[in-house]
Amino acid sequence: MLYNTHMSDQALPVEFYDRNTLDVAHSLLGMRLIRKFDSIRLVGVITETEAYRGEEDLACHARAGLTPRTQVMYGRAGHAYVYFTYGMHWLLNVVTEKEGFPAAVLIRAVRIVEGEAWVRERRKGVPPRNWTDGPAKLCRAFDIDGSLNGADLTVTDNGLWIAQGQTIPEEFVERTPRIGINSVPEPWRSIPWRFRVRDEFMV
DNA sequence: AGCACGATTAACT
DNA sequence: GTTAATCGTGCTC
Repeated sequence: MLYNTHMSDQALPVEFYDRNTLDVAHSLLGMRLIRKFDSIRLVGVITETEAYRGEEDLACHARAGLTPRTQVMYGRAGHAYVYFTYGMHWLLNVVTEKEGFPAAVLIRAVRIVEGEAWVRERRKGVPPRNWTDGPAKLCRAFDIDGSLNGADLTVTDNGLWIAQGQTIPEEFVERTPRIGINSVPEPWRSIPWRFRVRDEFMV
């Protein structure tokens, strides 16, 4: 995958996230997830996302309505929804759409383009190919946990944000049903709300 | 208070 | 292909 090192590191504005969740999930492909803490700087190009949209979507946590856990999803677009699952994993989402409407995009995979040395240490023993190819793996690699739940990703102050990246040609974008929701009723189980950059594009 | 289960992962056969 | 790990959340009693 081509990588231009002269792109702006400015955080994407709230207008980017305050749109239909499917559009946000699609256009996040190719954007750069940036993490900064101490003297560490990590950058990963987003290669896989999923949309979770509204209380009607029975795969979305907001199916339970407004609860302590889901309240961030009801909040302002561009904030992080980070939650804990399976007793051991953190997952990163970005809140989308109008305040009051619960929706978010799950960041499922990135490709590391800066900070490889630090990630290699953090993911010691794991082949580079598998460093950040899953939603919990990338949180581990980027040191993302519940302390970032609710953080504003439209500013750089919190050490986690998303910046401009490259456009992925449409022929290299794959759409499939979402992963890991096998007990969810149709049509939600099979609706193609997962977006992925095809392997052929990743050179 | 108790319970079933999960937007996953690594380590198996 | 299968399964254990491990605990917060939301639901039922």
